[in-house]
Amino acid sequence: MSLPSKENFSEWFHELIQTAEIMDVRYPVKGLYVWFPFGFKLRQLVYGKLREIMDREHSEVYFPALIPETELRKEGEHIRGFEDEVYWVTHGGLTPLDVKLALRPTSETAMYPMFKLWIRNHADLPLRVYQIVNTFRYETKHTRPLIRLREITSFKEAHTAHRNYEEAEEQVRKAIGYYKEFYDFLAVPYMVIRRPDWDKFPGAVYTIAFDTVMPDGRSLQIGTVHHLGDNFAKTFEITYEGIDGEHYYVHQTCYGISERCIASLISIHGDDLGLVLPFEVAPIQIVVIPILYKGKDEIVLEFSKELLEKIKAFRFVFDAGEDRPGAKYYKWELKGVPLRFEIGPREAERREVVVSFRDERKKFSVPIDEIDEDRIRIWGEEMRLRLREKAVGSVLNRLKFVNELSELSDVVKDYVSLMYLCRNRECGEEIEKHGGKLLGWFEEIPDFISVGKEGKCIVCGSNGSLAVSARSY
RNA sequence: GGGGCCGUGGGGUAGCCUGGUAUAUCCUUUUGGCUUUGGGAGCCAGAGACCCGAGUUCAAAUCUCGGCGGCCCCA
Repeated sequence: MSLPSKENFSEWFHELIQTAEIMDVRYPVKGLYVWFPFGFKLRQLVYGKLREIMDREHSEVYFPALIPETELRKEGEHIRGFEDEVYWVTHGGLTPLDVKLALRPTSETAMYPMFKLWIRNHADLPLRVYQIVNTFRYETKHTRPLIRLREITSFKEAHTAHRNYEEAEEQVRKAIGYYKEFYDFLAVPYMVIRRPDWDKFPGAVYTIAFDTVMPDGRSLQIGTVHHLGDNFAKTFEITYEGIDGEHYYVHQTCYGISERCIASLISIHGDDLGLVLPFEVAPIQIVVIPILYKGKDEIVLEFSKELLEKIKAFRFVFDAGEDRPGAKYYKWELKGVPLRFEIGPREAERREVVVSFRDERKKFSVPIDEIDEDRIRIWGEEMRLRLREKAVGSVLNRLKFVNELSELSDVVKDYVSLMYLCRNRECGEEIEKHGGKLLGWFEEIPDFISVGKEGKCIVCGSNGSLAVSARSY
């Protein structure tokens, strides 16, 4: 009944998402998984925050999951990027379709023909919408729950249209800000990285990605922001009438986050005993465990009621089940419950509560009169800060700066590698010959990295800036 | 893209190589009962499995082929 150690990250992750009831991996199609109720609750809480952020400036919409082949193929580069992983609907019943329908791998080509109809003049801009939908990709390699899926169930994709390149670029900055806020909320450390030109989103002018570092030293892309320029506008003829009466192409952006955000949340904070969840997104925030002795349970249950009244604003469980207290501790620790209260005859006597935080697992006593909603929220926020600090620590343990090209092959096996690199493709390809993938160059240096942004290219010696290479998921 | 390994109750496994024992092993889980409760309790009685299909054979969990699914290594 115990998990593999987190040292064996891959096994640990696989076991944990099942035993903690995040996902059921037994669905009989490769790459498709089932959300358990507990996992789905976590998803709802995490995406609730994402929605809150998006709703400030975007309108939520819903576009169809099926895209006609004729639209999907319009943008040459775009389709080349996805061609070999599109699922096709070819029949209606027994009748072959005249125009095949693609299950959306992403929604640009579903949305933009409509944008053409929606956008008439400059007053219609900026247009900002988002949707949270499933998308499909026929992955042939190693699929994994939450990380590499054939059906991404929780793709939050935002699409915007603007009057010109600069205004679209301003939106890119904002999107980066939104995603930073989101991941800070989850206490997940991230790196904001500009992808190499040859590895950007198909059809984009440039791509900026959020990457995090997993416990095994591999990187995970947990968000992307693309400046599309007027590439798609030209393809889909999305124009607006300016104040001068002329027609201009819009400039667009799109940016997305998938359930990989949940994978990062679980992987980065979890420990050998199971999930560790920030207070705000924990499906169960508080568990109250009564210690019931024969003959003394009356007083304990009475006192518990008093406590439950104080915490009713939160998502809590009162576990008066038959298990022994120790078994209950393990059970709720597995589920990542941030805050645990224990009440036995001793506490009832002294009007105290034994408190334990999931991340620290120490116990201490607090008079019941000192427990109220504010106190609990402060504890929750303090815990988030501790989680963030600990997470940064484990990320730093898996980052290494590389001075010599000869060291890279070794380092990249176990670490996300930092080095100075120029922007020439030849130098980038040289890096990838040593294993790992060139993620790109820091768009901004995170506060936890104390290396300067500029330096001499590790390959050719010309001017370069801080770049990242890693084995990526 | 290339190569290898594997599939037995809800989960983890023994049995398979060398086909046949009488009710398919053990742990966990689960149901009922008794007893217990401050870090994974104990006892008693139950429940629950050979991935799917075809083939070989008197006989298949076991051998062969195909499908589906999972894992690992290399590019």
